[in-house]
Amino acid sequence: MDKPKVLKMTAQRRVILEELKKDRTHPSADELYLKVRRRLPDISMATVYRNLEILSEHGLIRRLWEGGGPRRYDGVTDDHYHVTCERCGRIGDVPLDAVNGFLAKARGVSDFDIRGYRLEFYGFCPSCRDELAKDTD
Amino acid sequence: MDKPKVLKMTAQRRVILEELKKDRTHPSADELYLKVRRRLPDISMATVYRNLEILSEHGLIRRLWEGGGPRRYDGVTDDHYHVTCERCGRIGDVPLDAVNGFLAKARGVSDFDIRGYRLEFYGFCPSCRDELAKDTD
DNA sequence: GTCTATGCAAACCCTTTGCAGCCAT
DNA sequence: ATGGCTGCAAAGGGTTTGCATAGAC
Repeated sequence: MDKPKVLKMTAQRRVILEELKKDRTHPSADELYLKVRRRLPDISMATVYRNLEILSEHGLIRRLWEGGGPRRYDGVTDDHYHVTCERCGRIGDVPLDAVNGFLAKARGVSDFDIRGYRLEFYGFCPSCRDELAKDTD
Repeated sequence: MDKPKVLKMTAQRRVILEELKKDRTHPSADELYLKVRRRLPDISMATVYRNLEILSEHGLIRRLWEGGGPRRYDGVTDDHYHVTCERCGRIGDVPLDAVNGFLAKARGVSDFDIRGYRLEFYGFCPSCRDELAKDTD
């Protein structure tokens, strides 16, 4: 959670990184743990989680689909997108028409049968933007 | 989980739907529960969850950011997108260049300070596509 | 009457955290 | 030597489920 200044390269960290780098299946922490444990039988799940967090904070790996909190619901079913405030979590509407063009492009470069997409924006809501501006004064 | 044929309109379901429809904050199940409970003090959390699931299956409400399972990680940090198989959960790469154009558009219609977006595709992976084709024979 | 919906509580999955000792730098 | 790292076990948040009963159709 609190990012340390130096990254110590322990055996656990190195193996986690190596196994993830050579894995092309986008594994979950759990799946990766199973693979890593073949090389380091005593490693704990907590270490895997901690390292995945630290390594992605440092940009050495990528974490897919952020969005840990609770799921949210919308009573409005019309087509529109959402913005999430990175500071307070508030969600706003983005009343854009469906964006197209990249569905066709995506189909061209994937062997999946692509049926749709999910798009969401992130940034700061008006009041958090103001708060943050104050801090930089 | 097993979608029933008929939707019975119980008091609980009606109130959940009404409260969500008039709420513009994209509430979580928990937040909605608090509001609903003002009108139906004996309703249980499980009912709220079950109805949110059923109502979104029926298209009466929308569930934001699907993606319940575990978080997944990618050892490749180059810019690219992902497809999720809706049947088996497998994840593939979509080696598209960053799509732009809609960031500017989104900024034009939102009062948020939009800093970025997340885009992911969904559909069926090659083997699930084949399996599904078999079923329709 | 039938079949779906409910409340309750327990189970569940995934992830994070406190702690005491360990180890890379 | 010091600060980051580890394993363990326990706690945490959010969501789902089994069961018996109630209620909509």
